[in-house]
Amino acid sequence: MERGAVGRRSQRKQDDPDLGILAARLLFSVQKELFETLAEQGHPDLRPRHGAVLGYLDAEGTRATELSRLSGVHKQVIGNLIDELEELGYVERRPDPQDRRAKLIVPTDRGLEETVKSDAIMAAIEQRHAEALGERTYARFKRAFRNVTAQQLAHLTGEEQAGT
Amino acid sequence: MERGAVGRRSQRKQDDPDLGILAARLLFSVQKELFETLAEQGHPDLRPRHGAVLGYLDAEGTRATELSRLSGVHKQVIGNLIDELEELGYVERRPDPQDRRAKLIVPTDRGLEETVKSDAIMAAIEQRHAEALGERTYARFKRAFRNVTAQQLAHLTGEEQAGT
DNA sequence: TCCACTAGTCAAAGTTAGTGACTATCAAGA
DNA sequence: TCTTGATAGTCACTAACTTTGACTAGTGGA
Repeated sequence: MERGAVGRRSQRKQDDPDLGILAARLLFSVQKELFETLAEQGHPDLRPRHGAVLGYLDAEGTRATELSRLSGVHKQVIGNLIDELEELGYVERRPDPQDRRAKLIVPTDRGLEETVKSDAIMAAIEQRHAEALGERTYARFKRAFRNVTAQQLAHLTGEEQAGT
Repeated sequence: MERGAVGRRSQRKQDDPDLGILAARLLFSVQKELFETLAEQGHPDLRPRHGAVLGYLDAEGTRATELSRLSGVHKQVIGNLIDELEELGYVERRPDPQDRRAKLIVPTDRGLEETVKSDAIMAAIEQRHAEALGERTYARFKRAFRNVTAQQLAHLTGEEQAGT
């Protein structure tokens, strides 16, 4: 670590990448593995951005605005993604009996199958890491990751409110 | 955790987000904070994508292909980013004395100032998390994060080679 | 009842990433 | 020394993705 601190900046960043770099690399590589594996398992048309819908979809249906909130993606984008996924046969729009403005986005059988598979792929990825690191170390890492992420988001939200 | 396992899928994902979700949230929120802070500190035109160049740039200059390799971004995109950053006054292209095909991307004074600031902002973000989690816990988290990310990338690369 | 807010959609514009191809240059092997 | 496959960077274009503005129908609290 001290050796890295005295080298060129790019070397220092390779030896001790910051949070942003680590998060970017992890996200990119996890997404690549997930969508390549899904393609092998019969879902070749899905893209990472579809995850904003499929990643949070409940079997009983989920409102588009809820998907937008959960994923952090704009509602118009969610609408576009739902259009695509409808075309691809993963979801259907159904009226929401509790609010006549709203639609429930309901998975088709194909959509349900996909969610089961993607959850299984993610679980296998995490299990692989847990085995490599040790279950307990991995569990601690995940807990810290959740904490860091939650605090990062809270800090961002807190800042914006302070500026109001 | 067991309570979460029996709820709706979206609730389970909120209670125990997977690696992909955590990485996406952390990346997005760290980038938001970094670029908003940079804007406050006199660099309002920079975007997260510029980080593929500025995030790895050495004071003595760096080749475009090296930046592409370090950042994982296509060389043509790197070329476009360099064009933009040249226009914005952050970098210059200089011939590389060691290879007449190549160019060195060299930071201007403004570019150097930005790299110093962004490194400081990232360090402050990480210090804040270390204080919240405890220095030792944070250090362990970072080490695990580096390991998980390295192994994820190695697995992806290993897969591709196995398929060759 | 009224009105501010919300859900979802349409339309358009803006931003960013990926692919194909090319010329000059390099370096290793014959 | 010469040849050739590989590389660095750029040009040109296409594809993919995100953001902004606006609107109508519906909701719920005052």
